[in-house]
Amino acid sequence: MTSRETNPNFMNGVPELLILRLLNEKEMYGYELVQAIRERTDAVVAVGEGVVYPVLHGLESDGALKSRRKTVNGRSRIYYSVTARGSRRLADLSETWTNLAGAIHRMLMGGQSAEAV
Amino acid sequence: MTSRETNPNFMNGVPELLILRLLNEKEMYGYELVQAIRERTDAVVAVGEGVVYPVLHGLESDGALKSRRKTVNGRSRIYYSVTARGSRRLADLSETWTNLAGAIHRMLMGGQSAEAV
DNA sequence: CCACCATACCTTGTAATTCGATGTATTGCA
DNA sequence: TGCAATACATCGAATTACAAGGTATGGTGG
Repeated sequence: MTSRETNPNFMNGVPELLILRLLNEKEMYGYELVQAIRERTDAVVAVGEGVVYPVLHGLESDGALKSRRKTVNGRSRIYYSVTARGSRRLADLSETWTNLAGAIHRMLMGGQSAEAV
Repeated sequence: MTSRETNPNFMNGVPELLILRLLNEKEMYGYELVQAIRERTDAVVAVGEGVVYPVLHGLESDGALKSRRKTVNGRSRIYYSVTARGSRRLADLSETWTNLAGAIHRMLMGGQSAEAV
């Protein structure tokens, strides 16, 4: 059980997904991610620092992210970016999410009649 | 803390949502729900009895569901159907889910460019 | 008649997440 | 000087979902 071998909660991992998605575009630091997620989702998703930092640490120790320190305006920041492994993880989570959202959407919209293929 | 007053996990409650959705069409019993969810989602969502029964009990004690016993072929079943309160809950959860899925979808699809309003 | 599988209900322990609160330290501004 | 924003971090509590197991009945095949 290095990490996520067992069947995880099929719902969770959304913060992880969003973080990977953002970092896949450009390197960012934790505090920035917290605000970016809030802004980009119009506050529909609002994860706190208590969520973001542990996820970042977990992803890094899994080799999905790499980090580098950088001091800007006397502010010490830790910038994260995705590795090849992180890219794969992002693709995986992305697909899983899309399938899940699709299935649920179909159930919510679709009537009780048998679906046409 | 009657039940869900605090800010819950923004992700959870999908089993609850699906169960309410199915029961809103016609009354069903637990065992039937387990199979219906599996079939209707092509096994993308596969909740077990250990998930369904506690949710049913919780919803009933919250007044969102009502139940009646019925014996069919010597099989004793407990059929559940949604109350007015359950209908409201379904509408709420439905909207919350739609917002959430929409926000995430936008993040997954949308590029880094500033979104046009 | 017995064994077995499907039906039908239920509970318990465990694992994984997420959340809120809190703590530290620095910078800039009033 | 004091306060807000920045930037990192961790802890405890709560919620949830899951797997596994437990009970009981009915039908079917040997």
